[in-house]
Amino acid sequence: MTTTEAPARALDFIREIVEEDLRSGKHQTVVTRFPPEPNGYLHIGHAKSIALNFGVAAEYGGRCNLRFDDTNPEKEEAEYARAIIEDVRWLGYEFAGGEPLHASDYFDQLYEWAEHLVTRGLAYVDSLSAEEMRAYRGTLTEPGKDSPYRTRGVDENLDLLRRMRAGEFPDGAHVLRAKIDMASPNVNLRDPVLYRIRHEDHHRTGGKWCIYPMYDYAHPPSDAIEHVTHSLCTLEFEAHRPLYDWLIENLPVPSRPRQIEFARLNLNYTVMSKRKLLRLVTEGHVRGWDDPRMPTIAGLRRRGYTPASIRNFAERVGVAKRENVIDVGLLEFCVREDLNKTAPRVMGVLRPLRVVIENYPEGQSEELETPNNPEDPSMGTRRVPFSRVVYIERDDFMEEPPKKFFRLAPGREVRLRSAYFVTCTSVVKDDAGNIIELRATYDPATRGGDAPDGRRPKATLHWVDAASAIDCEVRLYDRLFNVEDPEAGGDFLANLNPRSLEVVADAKLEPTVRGAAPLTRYQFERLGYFCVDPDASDARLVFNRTATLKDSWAKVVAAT
RNA sequence: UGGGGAGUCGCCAAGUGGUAAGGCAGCGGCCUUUGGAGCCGCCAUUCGGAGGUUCGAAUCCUCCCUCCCCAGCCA
Repeated sequence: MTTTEAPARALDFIREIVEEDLRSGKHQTVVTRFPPEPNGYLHIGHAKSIALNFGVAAEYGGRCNLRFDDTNPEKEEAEYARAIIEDVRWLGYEFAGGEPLHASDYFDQLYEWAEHLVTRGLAYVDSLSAEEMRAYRGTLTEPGKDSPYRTRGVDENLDLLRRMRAGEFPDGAHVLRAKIDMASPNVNLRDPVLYRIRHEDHHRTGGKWCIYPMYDYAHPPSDAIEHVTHSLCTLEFEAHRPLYDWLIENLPVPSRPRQIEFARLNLNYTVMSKRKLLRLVTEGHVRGWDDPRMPTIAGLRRRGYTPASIRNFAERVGVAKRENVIDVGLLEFCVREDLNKTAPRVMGVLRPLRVVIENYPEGQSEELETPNNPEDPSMGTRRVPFSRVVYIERDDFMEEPPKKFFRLAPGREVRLRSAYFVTCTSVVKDDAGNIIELRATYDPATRGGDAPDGRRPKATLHWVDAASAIDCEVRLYDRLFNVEDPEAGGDFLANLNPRSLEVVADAKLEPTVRGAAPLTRYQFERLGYFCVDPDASDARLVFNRTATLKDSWAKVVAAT
């Protein structure tokens, strides 16, 4: 028997490097790390990095650490750290050791190595003010000049550094700087700051420290301590790599990690920077970090996205060094793809229109069997009640249908899914001329949805039995911004989509969904995928629309 | 106008001197008890531009153009 091998997905440049390092024996195993700063929630862009780091480790039998980059006590909070851990786990990744690591765990070692640099004459305490330092740094086209404190002796530097640590100086009085080259064309090498004084409690080390290492200083040795082999980060750190290597070179670290940069993920119709997401939250443009319109992992989770769909998305967008803006449509495709296979189907009507089936006996009702998922017979069937009055979607009826409208219209017969064929006999209107009810007849011979004579209606409608329907709230979401690039015009808030949330207060659902737990996902047939919101209570169900189903009729309408 | 990156279909992305993968989107068709899903087909004579090397170039060389990042005691 011959098997046709599907062509293997080409390796991205990072996996190529990893494979080569393994093949050449440079490394026996691969170690990566995902290093979030706990100053905000994780978003879909982080998901790409998470999938890359944890994915590479898993694929090559290595490990990946979750390490908090908590070197700046000003903006970091334990609450964010908690949420990040939850999100990484929810995505389906297990970090090495089962517990997160922290750059702050290395503060003692980092400080010791700072003294090491001072001792070798590779770092000095500078006492310039921030403004002076900026002036001395030069510009992109002009070299900087040496600080007058650059020539301090080792002993004085050591003394000053120790006193900085001891808390003898106020914030900003001194900094520890690497002594590299003030004339370097790479401004990151113009004696970068290693430590700054910050009299502030840290969310983990409390009041132990009043000097904190900068990211540039903390990251390389932290990677080395963990024996990270491939330190994957985004493109903006590319110019920092010489500094990364300088530190690895000049510190007595136990391993030599390599930094590799890749392009971060951008999505259209949304913003991705933590600063902007924070503003959306604090200024009340959304209900929180987990608002279903947010591109955060928490938001996507509440929206109804599955971990698998997000992992899949990350895989499809690929990894390269090219700046990119992914179409949010790809993300939506990924959830639909997953949910189509896994979400049980159910019938619900968002904008109910009463239909009275006049030849169906009053007081009678029955249960009809219908598949839970036509894609997967193993998901079984369920029974839904049916009786004389049902609700259909208002959009599924037109009094004067255009040619391509196949749904219900006066005199026309359609199929009610898994139930009967019904024919609209008349339209009931209120004094203002609004359609308030339809009258219809049904064909008892079509029970279950098939006609003995083989006739086939052009349309099948979803419906809900009025007598047993449960009322619920449904939140319909649209993109948060109404332009592809919200940051383009300067004020991204000006591009907020005022209709990003529409609340349907009185949707009707088949009774089988009663009591569904938060985050339970369904496909409402012909409408889309919906997920129970945590706001739901026993008294009232609340659903979020995760994604619509593709709607070719809507396309016809839009085209005209 | 310093340094560092990147330019292949509307959006991603393979391709590593031998004659442009794939996915999303789009467009046709088939099928259908979801106008869903599924299935089939179409969708770059051309790789930022111009020269050059070569039997042969998206891949090599030269020049040019465009975009992104760096001057936080942020990460």
